[in-house]
Amino acid sequence: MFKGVKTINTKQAIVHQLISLIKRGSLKPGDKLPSENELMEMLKVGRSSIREAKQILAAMNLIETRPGQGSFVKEVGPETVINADIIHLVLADETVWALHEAREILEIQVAGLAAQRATKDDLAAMEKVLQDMRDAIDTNTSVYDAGMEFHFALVKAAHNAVLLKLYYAIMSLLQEYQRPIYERHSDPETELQRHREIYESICKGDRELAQKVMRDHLRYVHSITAKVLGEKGSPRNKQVRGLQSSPKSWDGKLRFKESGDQL
Amino acid sequence: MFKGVKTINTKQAIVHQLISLIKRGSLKPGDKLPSENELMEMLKVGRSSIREAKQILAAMNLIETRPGQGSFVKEVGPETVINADIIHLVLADETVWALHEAREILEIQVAGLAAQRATKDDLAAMEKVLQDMRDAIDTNTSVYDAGMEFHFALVKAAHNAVLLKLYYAIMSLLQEYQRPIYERHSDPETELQRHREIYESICKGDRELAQKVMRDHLRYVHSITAKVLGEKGSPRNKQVRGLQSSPKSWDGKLRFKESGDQL
DNA sequence: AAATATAAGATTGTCAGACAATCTGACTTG
DNA sequence: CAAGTCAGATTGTCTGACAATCTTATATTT
Repeated sequence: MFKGVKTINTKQAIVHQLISLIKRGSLKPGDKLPSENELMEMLKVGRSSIREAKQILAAMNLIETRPGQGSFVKEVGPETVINADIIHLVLADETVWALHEAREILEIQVAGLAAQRATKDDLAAMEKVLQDMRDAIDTNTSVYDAGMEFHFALVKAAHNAVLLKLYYAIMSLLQEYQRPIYERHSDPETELQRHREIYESICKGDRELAQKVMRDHLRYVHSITAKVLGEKGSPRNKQVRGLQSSPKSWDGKLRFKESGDQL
Repeated sequence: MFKGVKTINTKQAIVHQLISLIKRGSLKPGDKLPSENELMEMLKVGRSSIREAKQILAAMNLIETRPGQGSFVKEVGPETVINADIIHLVLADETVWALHEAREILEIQVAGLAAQRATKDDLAAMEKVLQDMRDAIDTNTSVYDAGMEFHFALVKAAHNAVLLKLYYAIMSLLQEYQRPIYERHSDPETELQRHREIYESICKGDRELAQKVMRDHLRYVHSITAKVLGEKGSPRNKQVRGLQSSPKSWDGKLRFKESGDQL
């Protein structure tokens, strides 16, 4: 019946204003922000509010501030969304299955799309990555990174930028777990072979086939990590109806800030 | 050949120390941090450094600070790492079809999971939202928000925090396009009916059925928006092999900072 | 006695001024 | 021409002060 009243915070108002300036292109990557003293006069606020707002923006990876020089707008990329500093906090065993499940859902469908949409360039890129894997094996270096790039090349071939960024978010987290396990418990040759199979299914343009191959591959990957970590806390393939453990990690309310410029 | 020299920043040292306290469990979710004055004495630093460090931690979603009460450690989940507040910056120029396709991929699978995993509480929450829709219709107010909450309740029932966060990110963007169109071109009664069908399919616990119902629903939703917006740029259901438009939005490299505990 | 109003204390939010540390660029000097 | 020096700009940090907000205890009223 009653709507929430927005009581706007000074530093949050500054943050919102700067974000919207970046969003609309008034501040482009590389641009220098006004100095803190200038902003004080322009916005009629104290310096501490300016500074705290800038700390927030810096934590969001939107700006970079160099002592003695000023603050500069950074390039906004998919990695901006990921907070690398606290990834290790989140890496609890209970979350591995959640990440893997999300990956599986995305990538199986993505494989199907890629089979339908891959261009000649996309296929060439994937083939090049396979060659990199071959080289890595021959020089006896790690195959993991090349394998990672193969998956990204595949997701790119689905030609959906949203899916690409979501996939990036997931894999940034997941790879921290997988890499050490994977490098110890997998055979590079069969690894290459598996990826080549995926590649060939994409080449054929057969959606169902690509999905099936990808599903098999991800199940295999998961089986390796699961063997080491166990399946702690995973509701996968379990019937949990009737249990009342509902993670209250989010309250279900939609809160959208209107991005108008206050102040 | 030469290694970078680490020149440690006061507020960054504070941030790292607090993070490591959280990491090792000395500070558990719900705990109250010492007040700013106490921290000043404990760490022998000025209040501004304390405050700026706390702004950073708050931006990371690690703590929550309430005026007049103090700062409290928040629950750390997989979703903490993904910054939903600025994901719209990254996705700002993506087209509607890419968002909708990503949503479809996620939510169809999510519906299947929810059918398998929904608890009594989950089902009760969904039913309550349906009642809210009913009330909204009777009071002649917008049904859109309630409809949105229904979808979130459903995603919650899948019991995968990662999927929930990704879904949130997508819908934050998509609803900006959808809301105005949807409120004009949809009938509230059939809208409620559609959502009730989804709910019932979840109740039955039938994975395939839930997926089918959800697919139909999303196709319908998309048909409405597509009718108004057109299908600009959508490769959906089109064979684009042979075109060479490859979006170079990401370089495929993974970059991670190592995070040690200083101070 | 119970409900309400008031006051005190603690805590965060914001402002202001000062000085230190760092970088840039121009100027000086050998 | 190379190196050193200095001034100016900018951020980093400290200190003190007051306002705004919340909690808790106390007093007041019904």
